[in-house]
Amino acid sequence: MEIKAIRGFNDILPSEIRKWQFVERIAREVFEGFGFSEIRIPVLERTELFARGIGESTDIVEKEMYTFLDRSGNSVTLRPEATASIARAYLEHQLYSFDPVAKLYFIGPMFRYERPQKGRYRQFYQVDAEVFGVGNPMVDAEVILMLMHFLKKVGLERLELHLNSLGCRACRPRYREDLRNFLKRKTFQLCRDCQRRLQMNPLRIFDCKVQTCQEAIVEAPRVIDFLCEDCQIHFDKVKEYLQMVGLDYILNPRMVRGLDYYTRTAFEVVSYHLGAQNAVTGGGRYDNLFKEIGGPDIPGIGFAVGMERLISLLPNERHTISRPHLFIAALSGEPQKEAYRLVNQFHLEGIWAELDYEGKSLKSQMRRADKLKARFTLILGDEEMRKGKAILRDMDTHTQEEVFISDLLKIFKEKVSPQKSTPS
RNA sequence: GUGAGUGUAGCUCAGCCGGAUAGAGCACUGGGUUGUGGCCCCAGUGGGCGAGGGUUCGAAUCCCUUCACUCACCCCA
Repeated sequence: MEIKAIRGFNDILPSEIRKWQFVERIAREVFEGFGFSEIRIPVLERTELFARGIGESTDIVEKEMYTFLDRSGNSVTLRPEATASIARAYLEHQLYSFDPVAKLYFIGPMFRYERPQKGRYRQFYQVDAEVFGVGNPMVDAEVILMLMHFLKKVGLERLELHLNSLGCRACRPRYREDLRNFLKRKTFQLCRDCQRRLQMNPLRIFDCKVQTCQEAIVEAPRVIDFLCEDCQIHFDKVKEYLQMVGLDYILNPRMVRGLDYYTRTAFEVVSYHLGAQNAVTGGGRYDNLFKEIGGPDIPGIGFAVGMERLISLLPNERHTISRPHLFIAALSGEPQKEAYRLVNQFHLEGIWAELDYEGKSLKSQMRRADKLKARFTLILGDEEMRKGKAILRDMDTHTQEEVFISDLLKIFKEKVSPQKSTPS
């Protein structure tokens, strides 16, 4: 009891692991169906990768990273997100030389030093997918379709897909200035945080929950009115393709992103059952990332799904209770040894059998067999054993019969249907 | 980093305008059936009230400090 897990770092217990395995399985099936390949990236990267990729002045880099010096004195960081690492791997291994278009996905833990709250932990898992090498808006819609399909397959409904365009290097600065000028005239209306944001990153004011700030921005200029011609065309196409693949979305000109590398298409899927951290997933296009980390000019788009958030939305049923095929209740001495021999023999055949190790009373063993929800219980007593037999009790039907111990394995191989054993 | 709330048995929680050995339900163990489960009945194990300090004749109950958890802000998946 003395040593506890580190704050914000959680155990995933056997009782909830089925949900995780389920979501991971669906992710793999859906993504691979869309032509994505899994990639696995290291937990630790050079700090520089994130500083340059995500942006020096972002909150993540400024105050949320687990950064430290390793024993050689290099500054290293536990990955706070996957995109930069995946892009790094793509460049480092020249994956573009095989095919300039790369569709990659990744599932694993990320680390951010934030104050934990509902749906936000210091170690948290993301399901991440990225497409590198295509700037065409078709891919934007394709990626969003895959995302929504995945969420649907996993069983989530009533989600809102929010869509926006953040513009590019050519048009966003112009918008920023315009927004700043607009809000400067309303400075007195803004909360202290927003007055600070006005200087740092005026777009963030859209996220503020203070009433007066909300009022101040009601008539604020919108990004989508400032898009340059290329961005406008791109955005129109994205919407057109989304419609073509049959996806509904909510145009949300106020949705902004916290990572510097995002350009143009930005999207988020929110649920109102999540509390304050209501984004199940977020993503977008990032046509500047590769240049930032020292690569060629390669466009990219992707998303990250928050596993904990997603799982908290999952319906509670669905988890199949796993139950032992057999519980072996032995009475004493010789039967106990026989039980031990049998249990291990069963295990080698992939049949889940349990027994009591403590030499408890039959009643107590039966209770445990019941608690474990064993399908059958084998009662090994001296009398039957002398005849080479034992009592096999069907716990569901409450019936029992004497069987030859030598026949047991055969009996159970028949009883254990193929689906019940581990599915491949 | 800021704010609010909470911290009593393995779990959920009661007790908290101070007062004599700290309670309930569930769980666990044993028994009621010298060899048989789920219901029921009986009995039992288990905490000294997050930690430290203070006030008091006396503190789980009041005060201070600290830690942890939760939610919210910030930000994000």
